[in-house]
Amino acid sequence: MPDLLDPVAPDAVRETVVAWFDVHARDLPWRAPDRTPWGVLVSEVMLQQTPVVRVEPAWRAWLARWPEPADLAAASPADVLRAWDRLGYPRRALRLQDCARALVERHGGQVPDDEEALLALPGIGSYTAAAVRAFAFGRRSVVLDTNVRRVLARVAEGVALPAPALTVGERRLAEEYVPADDAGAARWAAASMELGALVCTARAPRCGACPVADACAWRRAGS
DNA sequence: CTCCTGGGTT
DNA sequence: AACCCAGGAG
Repeated sequence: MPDLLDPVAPDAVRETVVAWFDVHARDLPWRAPDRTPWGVLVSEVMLQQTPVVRVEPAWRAWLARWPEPADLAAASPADVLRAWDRLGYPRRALRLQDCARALVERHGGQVPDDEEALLALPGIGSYTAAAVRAFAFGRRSVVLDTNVRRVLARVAEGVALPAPALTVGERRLAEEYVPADDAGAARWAAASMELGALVCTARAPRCGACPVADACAWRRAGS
């Protein structure tokens, strides 16, 4: 039985958040069993600054049209831009195509599961590289987006919001929370992100619906 | 580190 | 109409 009163027990927090995720996870197409690494990569790039509701239809159309990196690599930039439609930040669409070309040239049209190789791709930074590894390949990685940062800041550090820039200590804390095994790490990544997106939101957090409210250092400090 | 992006929020 | 955001790039 996990001790939920200990705010710095990563094991207990992890298990509780993952159990919550098992019940409350949104069923998004890029999480479906038939997902592909390319589909996951595309979803992460689209999601970088566009809400889920708008990404979903665009993602379906995109993957139907360009199911493999090679398909996108061969498309005309005008078509790519048109298909990107209202997702915003059109340069990201062009970068995604650059990424597809790089996948064809360097990786035989496949998405690599190696962190270094992923990071070297256009438009893929530390967040997306880690996310693709975890969500596409089920591999262990430290996925640290603003959602996870905020959850950790509150639950573990007792502050409302994380520092403006990622600190060394923050990365180490995040590392402590990631289980040693691949599957566990991937589940924690998805679960902690989902908690940040649905419950532990930046403004108006829904602490009443939070599975780890009792263990949350921020809440215990008087929220 | 700072800058950049355009949609979302206030 | 400012200001914020979130991730990548330089």
